[in-house]
Amino acid sequence: MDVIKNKEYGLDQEQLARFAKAMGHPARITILNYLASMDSCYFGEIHNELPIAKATVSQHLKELKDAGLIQGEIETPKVKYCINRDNWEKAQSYFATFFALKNEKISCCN
Amino acid sequence: MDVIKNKEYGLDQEQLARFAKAMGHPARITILNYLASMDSCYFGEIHNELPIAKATVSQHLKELKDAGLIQGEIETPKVKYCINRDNWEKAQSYFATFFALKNEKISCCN
DNA sequence: TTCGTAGTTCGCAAAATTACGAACAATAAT
DNA sequence: ATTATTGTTCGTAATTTTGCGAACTACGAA
Repeated sequence: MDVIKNKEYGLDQEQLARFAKAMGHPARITILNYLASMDSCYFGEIHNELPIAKATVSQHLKELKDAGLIQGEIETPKVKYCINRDNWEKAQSYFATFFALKNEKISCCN
Repeated sequence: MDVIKNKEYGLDQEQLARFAKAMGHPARITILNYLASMDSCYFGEIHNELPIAKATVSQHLKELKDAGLIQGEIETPKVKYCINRDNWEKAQSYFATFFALKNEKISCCN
């Protein structure tokens, strides 16, 4: 009776990677920083913080939204963006747990 | 006298994005998890944890090394990999600070 | 109706990422 | 000298990401 090794990635690992990937661009970090520290958060203000075209900003916002880290709401004629608090806290917890793993151990190399 | 707006990204934002990007793939999260929880950490063992070819594993390890999250040491004929503790803690602190930003505020949307 | 504002979506190009097998290097064992 | 072990590097292909301008949508105002 052989042990069958699951070669797929775990759900937690996929989820953490997803959050990390969404944060893996300086423009998106800047957006998140901005949204995390402001309450007024229209597209135009975000665009103004960044050195890139509005089409590109829109794309980055879409990726952050798809990853669940932010949410957008139409407030005609503007669009208001905010941090998605639930997922923000989820991400926070995922990262915290992840990094804490190492601290429980004595390292082999350093 | 005009205010000149710096359109570049801040160093902290670049650094955090760099860490996040390195973590932005389930295989690399799996590697980091493994290294964070084990002391014996040869290439072969890591490869064994993953559903991908060794060439690809080697590539992922290189990216993690380039991002500073791990380090490798030749122990002929094997290669021993470990978490880079200094940068690990640096990353931990960057992420913690980043996520804490939001918690200091009352959100506009949620 | 026509115009202006605020963003999104489209189409495209360039670059980066992901993945693999094959070839390679370095050493140890036969 | 040949072979086996352990990983890395090379070459390549497929996909994704990043970025832009132009076109488009939706709405309100003139």
